[in-house]
Amino acid sequence: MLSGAPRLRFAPAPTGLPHLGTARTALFNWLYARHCGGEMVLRIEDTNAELATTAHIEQILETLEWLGLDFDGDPVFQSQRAALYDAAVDRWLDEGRAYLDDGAVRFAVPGDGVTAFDDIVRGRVEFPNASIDDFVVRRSDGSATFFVANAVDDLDLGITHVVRGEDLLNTTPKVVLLRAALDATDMPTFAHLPLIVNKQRKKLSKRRDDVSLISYRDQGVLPAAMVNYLALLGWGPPDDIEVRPLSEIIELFDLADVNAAPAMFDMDKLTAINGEYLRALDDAGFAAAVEPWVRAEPWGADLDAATLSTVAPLIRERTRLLGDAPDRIAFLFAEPQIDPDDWAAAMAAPASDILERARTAFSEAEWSAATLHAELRAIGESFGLKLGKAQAPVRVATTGRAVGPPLFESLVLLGRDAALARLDTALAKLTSAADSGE
RNA sequence: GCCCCCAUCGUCUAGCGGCCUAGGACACCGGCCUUUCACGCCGGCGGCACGGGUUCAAAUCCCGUUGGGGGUGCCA
Repeated sequence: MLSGAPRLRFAPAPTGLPHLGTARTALFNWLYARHCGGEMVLRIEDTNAELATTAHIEQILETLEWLGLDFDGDPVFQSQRAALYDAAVDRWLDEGRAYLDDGAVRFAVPGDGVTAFDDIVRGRVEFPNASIDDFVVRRSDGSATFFVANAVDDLDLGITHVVRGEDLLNTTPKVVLLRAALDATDMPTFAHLPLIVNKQRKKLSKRRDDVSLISYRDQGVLPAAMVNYLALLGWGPPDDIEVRPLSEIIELFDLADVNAAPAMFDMDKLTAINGEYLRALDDAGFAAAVEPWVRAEPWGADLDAATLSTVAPLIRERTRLLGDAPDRIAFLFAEPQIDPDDWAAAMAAPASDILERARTAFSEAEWSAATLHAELRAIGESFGLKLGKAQAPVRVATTGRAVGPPLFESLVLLGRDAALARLDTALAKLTSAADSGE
């Protein structure tokens, strides 16, 4: 076991888009490093020139920055450290620990005995050496494999804690064997994190599942919410307070408390947590957060900041994903799309009478939420209806749907002319339906 | 096949031998609030996979069974 200040590394292979599982691994490494005041190194495992691309490296960097995970020192690129790995393989060849096999070099695993290591999450793990095949340490193109780079770099960089996904558990004895063959007298502390699985309880895969961090960002998940949610996958605070500031998570987090069982990714819970973060924003903060999504709409491109800041508070506590926000306020800036079901439900008698009288009242009333509210309440009462019922036809006529932001506040923003025009349109539609005998 | 890991409400978790007639969160179902929805509040449903041990005492420790999952590449 290594002593001294903890030094961890996050070591992604840049062979694909940044992945939820990758992010969780990065986060747990980071949380632990920050928790104990240790160091956090970023190491890019680009030992396979065919698969690693600079685009993927940039996306990883971008994603880590989005999540707010920072690193100590410059990133280490394994592709630039080939000489170190070559020397190790040459040495093993010299010592007879490795041998040539059709142009590749394999490490000779002892035929008997066991290779064991201590894992914070799983306790002691032992592998019979007989179950480990002689594995390739140098490809026939001359490049060293992941196992070598891993063992050499963890040793060379003074890594004390190796924290990674359980899918790598079976490679650990190989790395341990190589590290020992490098004359290392100690081993890092391992922590193999439980896998994040899908509804079928299978490891998240980019083929089957939506695993791209970028996709969640684009749907309108806040990075802080994503980090908070990810921290809850395989770990839980002892005081049951799940949604909390990152500083508290850092304080409470410990690898020793990480669960061993796989955790299912639950979009519902992520969304709920995101909603909490959104609600915690003040009006200005929320307006700033939704702005990019609004700007992406045809009607939102030239929206002035004042309007945006007036509209945003109407939907803040109704929004769980920022990407859902534009749809809720589109009726204010474009002709409403009438939902047929909502229309049918809302326009039964006495809807046309209510619309008729609302139209008259609204054409003269002071254009404020309080006044419109009072007017429609009075109209509803004359039909023996509570406001909840009476507002329905007006809501569908002016917004297109039965549900939406507060009606009178919305009407104020819509403006009298547009509101009256929509009431007229609805009335005309009702009249023609009645004439045709429907 | 072989090797490894795992097992508390539907889901994420708290629990690390007595505080547990198992707590919280999401989801779901009621109710309240109410200008719809949402928010908020109140309440409900729902779980220690099974079988053996150990112990005065087990969700907690041990063994087995069953059931999941991961790995088994000149990918990482």
